[in-house]
Amino acid sequence: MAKQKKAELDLTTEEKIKEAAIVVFTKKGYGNARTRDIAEEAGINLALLNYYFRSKEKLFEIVMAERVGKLFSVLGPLLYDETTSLDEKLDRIVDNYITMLLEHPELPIFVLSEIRNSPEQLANRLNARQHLTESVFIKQLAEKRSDISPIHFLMSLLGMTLFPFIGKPVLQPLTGGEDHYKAMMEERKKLIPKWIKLILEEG
Amino acid sequence: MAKQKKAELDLTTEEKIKEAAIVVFTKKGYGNARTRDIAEEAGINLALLNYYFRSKEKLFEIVMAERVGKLFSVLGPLLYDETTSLDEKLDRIVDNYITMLLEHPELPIFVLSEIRNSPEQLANRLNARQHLTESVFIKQLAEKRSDISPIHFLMSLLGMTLFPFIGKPVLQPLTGGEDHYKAMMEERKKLIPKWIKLILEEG
DNA sequence: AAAATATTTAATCATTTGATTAAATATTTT
DNA sequence: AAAATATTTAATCAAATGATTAAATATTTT
Repeated sequence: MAKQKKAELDLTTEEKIKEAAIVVFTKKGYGNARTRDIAEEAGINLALLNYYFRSKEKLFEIVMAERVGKLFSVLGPLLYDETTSLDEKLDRIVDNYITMLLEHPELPIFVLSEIRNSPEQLANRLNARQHLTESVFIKQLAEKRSDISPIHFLMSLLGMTLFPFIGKPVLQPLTGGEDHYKAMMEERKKLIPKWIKLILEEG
Repeated sequence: MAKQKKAELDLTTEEKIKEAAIVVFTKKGYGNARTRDIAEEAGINLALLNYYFRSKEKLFEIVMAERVGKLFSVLGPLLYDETTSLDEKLDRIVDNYITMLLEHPELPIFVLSEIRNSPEQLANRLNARQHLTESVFIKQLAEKRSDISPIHFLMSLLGMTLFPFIGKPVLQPLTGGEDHYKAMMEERKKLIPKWIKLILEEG
């Protein structure tokens, strides 16, 4: 392989293919996504796609691993930060998460499609069990409210945050245009922590 | 076509095929689902599947329409009930919804897969806009808290309720076995209304 | 310029898969 | 039993699609 050219702002061909793969995989799902579509979306041809990534499956695995990695490179450090309070963590987790999702709104549905194919693999990648038992975030939660199940708490926090992105295709028509939708998500950055803190204070 | 036999508890062949279709479509996604798999799952053969439903696409449409219908036959009447208070509605909506989802846990992911294929069609089927402007539920919400955006409110309510089912493959390993997971969902029937009411009271 | 690398073009393969068909067998209904 | 209906078996089609190849052209690097 090779990777030169990178003319100014342009992406490397490898990057172009990966970006195109995400677009097409997200829109069509793995099974419906055709390598020809991906090549077209990337502005290159089928032969080159296979030249770079050998197969559709390999391309998918690479792209998925990268995205899941990005997902947790944003969240991971926040969960283990010893220097911030629980309330501060809530603010930052929701803010960073939504910011990242606004930049990559396709990510939840894309990752979700992976669930079907190999759920245990995704669970392992996410290291969920470890975060649940070892993270500072969960410990701080237990200190404050030992009576609240961390899983229930997380389901609610993640549900409130992720659901608008998962259901976007159905929800957006209700809110108005794309800009309006983004504005709502910005609002949620403040709303969700505010509401979650209510649960912590009085639930 | 024909539909007799229905020996005792057994399903009609047509029903068996539809049930099998849901299982396979949910597990594999539309594109990855093979009609041969569906036939095998139903315990019949490919020729018969096409004899009954003519094509894979028709089978999918029929099955999807039925499920979406079921989804809202549960929720619809509650939203428009003039005789119950907002708090009572919250209790019942969450309870009925989770009860139904426990019986059909595959439904959210199945319906979600439809989003990709034809989001506007799903939005229309759900009549979301109408419910948002005309339902008693939303009117009661506006009376109580005109300062809370109904969409934000719904995103949170639905997110808290649906997300555990969408993310089940990843979340369940964290909670223990299937029974434990169901027990958690039963707990949520009380938790979610309790937490949502906090928002209504003090958010 | 020469060499190395990247990309395209175009043709072709093999496999998968949705769909169809006809004939045989089973089951239910009349 | 006869007729109608349901289901299976087995073979086959045609289209879609992932993958490969070789040769031509373009671009970058040395």
